[in-house]
Amino acid sequence: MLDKSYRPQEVEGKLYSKWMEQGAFECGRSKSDDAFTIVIPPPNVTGSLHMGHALNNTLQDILIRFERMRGKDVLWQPGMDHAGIATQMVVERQLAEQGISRHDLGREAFVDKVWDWKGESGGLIFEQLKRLGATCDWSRERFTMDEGLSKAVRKVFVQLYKEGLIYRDKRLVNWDPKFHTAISDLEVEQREVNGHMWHFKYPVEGEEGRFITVATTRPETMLGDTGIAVHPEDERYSDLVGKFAILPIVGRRIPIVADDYADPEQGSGAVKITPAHDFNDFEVGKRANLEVINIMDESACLNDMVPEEYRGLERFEARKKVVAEIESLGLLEKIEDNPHTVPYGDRSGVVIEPLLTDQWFADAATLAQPAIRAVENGSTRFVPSKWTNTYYDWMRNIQPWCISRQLWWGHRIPAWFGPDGMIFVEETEEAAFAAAEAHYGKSVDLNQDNDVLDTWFSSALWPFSTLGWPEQTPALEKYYQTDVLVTGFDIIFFWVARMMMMGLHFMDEAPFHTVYIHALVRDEHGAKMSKSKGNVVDPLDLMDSYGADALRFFLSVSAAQGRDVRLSEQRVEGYRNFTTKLWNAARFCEMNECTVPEGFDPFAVKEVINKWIVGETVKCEATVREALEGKRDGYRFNDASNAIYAFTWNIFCDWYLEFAKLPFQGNDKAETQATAAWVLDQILKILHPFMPFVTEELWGSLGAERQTDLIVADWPDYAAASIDAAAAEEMEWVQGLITGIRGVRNEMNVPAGAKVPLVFNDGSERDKEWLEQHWDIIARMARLEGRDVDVPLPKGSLQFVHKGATVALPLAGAMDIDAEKARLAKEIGKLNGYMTGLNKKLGNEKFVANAPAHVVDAEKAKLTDAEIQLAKLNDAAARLAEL
RNA sequence: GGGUGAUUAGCUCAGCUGGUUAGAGCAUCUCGUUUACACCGAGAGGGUCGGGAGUUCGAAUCUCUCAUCACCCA
Repeated sequence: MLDKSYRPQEVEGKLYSKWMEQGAFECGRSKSDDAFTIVIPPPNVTGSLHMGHALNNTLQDILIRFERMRGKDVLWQPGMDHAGIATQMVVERQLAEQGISRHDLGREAFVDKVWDWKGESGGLIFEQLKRLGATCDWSRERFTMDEGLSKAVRKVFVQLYKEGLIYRDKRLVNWDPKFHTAISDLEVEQREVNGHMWHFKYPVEGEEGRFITVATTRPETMLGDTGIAVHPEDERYSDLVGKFAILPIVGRRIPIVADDYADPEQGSGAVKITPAHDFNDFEVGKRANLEVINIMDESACLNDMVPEEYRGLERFEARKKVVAEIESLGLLEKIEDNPHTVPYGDRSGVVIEPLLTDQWFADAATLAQPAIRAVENGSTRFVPSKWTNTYYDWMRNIQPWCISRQLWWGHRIPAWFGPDGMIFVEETEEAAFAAAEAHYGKSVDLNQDNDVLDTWFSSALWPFSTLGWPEQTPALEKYYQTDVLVTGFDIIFFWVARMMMMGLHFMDEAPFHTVYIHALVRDEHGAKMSKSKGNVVDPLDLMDSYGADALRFFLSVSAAQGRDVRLSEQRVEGYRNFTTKLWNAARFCEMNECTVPEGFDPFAVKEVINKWIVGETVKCEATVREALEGKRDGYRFNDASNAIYAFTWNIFCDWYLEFAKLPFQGNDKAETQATAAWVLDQILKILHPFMPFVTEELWGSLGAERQTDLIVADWPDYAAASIDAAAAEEMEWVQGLITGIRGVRNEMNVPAGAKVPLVFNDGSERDKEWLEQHWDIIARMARLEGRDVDVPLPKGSLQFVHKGATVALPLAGAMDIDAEKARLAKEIGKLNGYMTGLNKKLGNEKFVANAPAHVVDAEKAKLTDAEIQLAKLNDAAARLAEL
C-alpha cells in the first residue's frame, strides 16, 4: 500500500541510481536507426547550477525522455568547457591566498595546478543536474581540454590557417588590463556611465592666439594624439586643414586633417585623433596616414612615450593630472556632464582599453556565409523564429574574431616562430620542426606561440568534436547532424553562430536542424537574478522543498515561447501539490485493486464512462505529443505540460474517479478497475518526461510486474484507436447536469449535506434515458434523493435549464423566494444580452453573405438553443411570480 | 540613435494561421456531505484584452499610430 503522501527526498536519489545502473541513459540502447541527439550547452567547469541551467536542462531532458520512450536511439551528449579566463582566475585566486602568483610557479606547474583543481572541484554542476533528473549519457562525458577535443582544435586551427581563414595581424583589440589578455567584442559589456566631456584648446601652429578646441571623454589619451580631424565641409575649419596644432603638455606637432568621421554637430566639430587607443581614431589615422603612438602598457599604465612626469601613472590618475595641467595652462575651455557608454570586461569588470597588439584572428565574415545560407534556406531554423533576424543581423555585420588570449589555461596555439619570425602552423611540434627544416634547409630552434585560444573556439566544435571528430567514428556517423540545440539567447552569438560556422565548414552540414531559444529566468518581480541584487534563487533549495518534479514541471509549464520565466515559489509549490494529487489518485486506484489484466483492450470497453475516459486519454496523448514533437509547430512545452496536468487533475481525478466510485462499490466493477488502471498507466507514461521521479516510483509500486522501468517503457501508441464521440457527448451531458445542480445549490445556500429531490421536465427521450442510465452517479455527485420526470413543478423550486430541459429542485418552504427570483432575473438578463449580440450578427446581411456557412450555422444553432433556454427561464420566472 | 519584444482578471501568465458568452494557476469570498487526497473537494465574484485610428460581415488576434516597460546593438 502506498504511503499517504509522496516524499521526493526518499525516492529521487534511489531511482536515479537505478536508472544509471541499468544504463538507461546510454546511447545505442535502442537499436533504432532513428537517432535523436542533443548536445548539452557545456557549462563552465567552474559553474554551479542556477535557474537558467535548471530551465535549460529540464527542457532538454523532457525532449530526451520523450524521444527515448518513443523508441529512438537517443544521445544526450554531456560535457563542460574549460572556461579560460574564469578558471584561470579561480586558481590564481587560490594561489594568491598562499601568496603565490602564477609567475612564481611557471606555466607548466600552473597548468598542472588547474588540472588538480578541476579534478577536485570541477564539474560540481553535473551532480546537481543529476538531482534534477537529467539523463545525459554520462559515459560519454567530454571536456574541451580532453586530448580528443584538443586534437580537433589543432586540426581546425591548422586547416583554417592554411586556407587563409585564420591569420595573424597587428590590430587594435579589446584589451583587459586586469587579466592582461585580449578579449573578443562579445566579451565586452557596454555600460552607461555619467561621465564628462572635457573641452581642450590646442594652439594652432604659426597663428599666435588661435586655438582649435577638441572635446574628449578620455583626457589621458591626448598624450597619444597624433592628429585633429574636422569635417571636410565644415567651413569653420577649412582654412586650418593641412596646418598643424601643437599638442599641449607634449609639444608634438600634429596635423589637422579633413575626415568625414568628424561630426560638425558634435562638440566643437573638431575631434582629436589617438590612433593607438580608439577604434574609430585608428581608422581615421589609417586614412590620413597619422602616426600611431601607443602610450600604455599591458596594465593600462602610461609608458615611456609620454612626458617623464606621466610615466608609470595609471590611466585614471593620468586623467586627473592631464586635466589639472591643461587647466593650469589656461587651455581648459569647459567641462560638461556627458552620459555615455564605456566598455567593460565582462569577466574582469574593469574598463577595456583598445590596445595595439599582435593577435590571431579568424575570418568570421567568410565563415559566416554558409552559416547564413543554412538559415536562409531553412536547413536550420530558430524557434521562436524571431531570433532568426537577430542571427542575421549579427552574421551579416560580423567582425574579425580575435581568437588568441594571453592566458595559460587553454589550447595553446599550434604556431611556432622561427629565428627570423617565420611562422609554422602545424598540428604537432614535430610537424612544425619538419616544416621549418624544409624551409630553412637545416634544423633550427622554434618557439611556440605563448597564447592560447578563446574558449569559444573549442566550444564551436562541440557538436562534432564530442562525437569523435576528426576520427570518422560510428558515433559521428550516426548522431551528426544533431537534432535540436536548446539554449538561451544570450549565447546566440558566442556559441550558436560559431557552431554553425565551424559545423558547416568542417562537416558540410549544419550542426543541428533546430535551435530552440528559451527565455531568461527572472525573479518574481521580473528582475534579472544577480548576486549583487541578492535575488538569486537556488534551484537546489527548491528541489529540497518541493522535489525535482515540481521544479521541473514549473519550468516546463512556464516555458512559453518568447517569454521570460518569472520564478514563483508559490507556483512551484502548486506543482508539488500536483504530485501529491497524482499520488493520491494512484493510491485510490490501488485501494480499489485496479490492475490491467492480461490482454485488456481499452478500445473494447462497454461502459460509457470507460469509453469516455479512454477517448479523453487518446486526446490528451495527442495534444502532448503534438506539442512536444519537433515538427513545424512543436517545442511548446507549456502546452504539453498544461494538457497532461489538466487531464490528470480535472478529468481523471475530478470526474472519472468520482464516477468510478459507484461501480467500485458494486459487483460489476472489473472493467472499470481495468480501465482506471490503464488510464493511470497512460498518465504515468505521458507525464514521465516532465515528472520522471514520481511517475517512475508509482510505476514501480503499482500493478503487476512491469516488464521495464518507466524510463524505457514505450510511449503510448493509439494509432488504431478511435475516439467515441457519442460517449463523450453523453458524459459531458451528465457533467453539465451535475455542475448545474451544484451551482444553484451553492448559490441558493442549500446546505451541502441536504439531499434534495429532482424534477426533470421537457427533456428529450435521449436526455431521459441518460438521466436514468446515470442516475446513481448524478444523485451521488449532486447530492440528490428521488426524481420525477415530466411532472407539474411543485411550488417553490430552484430552476435552471440544461440542454433544453428544465431542471428543478423542489425545496418548498426551505427556499428564499426573493433570492431565487433575483437569481433567475440575472440569468435571464445575461441570456438576453447574449441573444442581442447573436441577433445583431445574424441580422447583418453582410455577415450571412460573407461568413463561411459553418460559422453562420453555428451562430444560428446558438440562437436556437438560447431561445429555448430563455423560454424555459421565463416560464420558471412566471411560476415563481405566482407564489 | 537602430532593432526586437511586451502591455489580457488583484498577481503570474495562456490564448498559433481573425469567428469562444476571452481562459488557467495563485490570491479573494461562500460552503464542505462523499472509498484517495485539506498539499483536498464544490461553487462564486473579478477583465470596455495599454490608448487611439484603420482593414473586415466580424479584431485580444491583422495594419498604422501614440504611450509605457524590457532586452539587444551602436
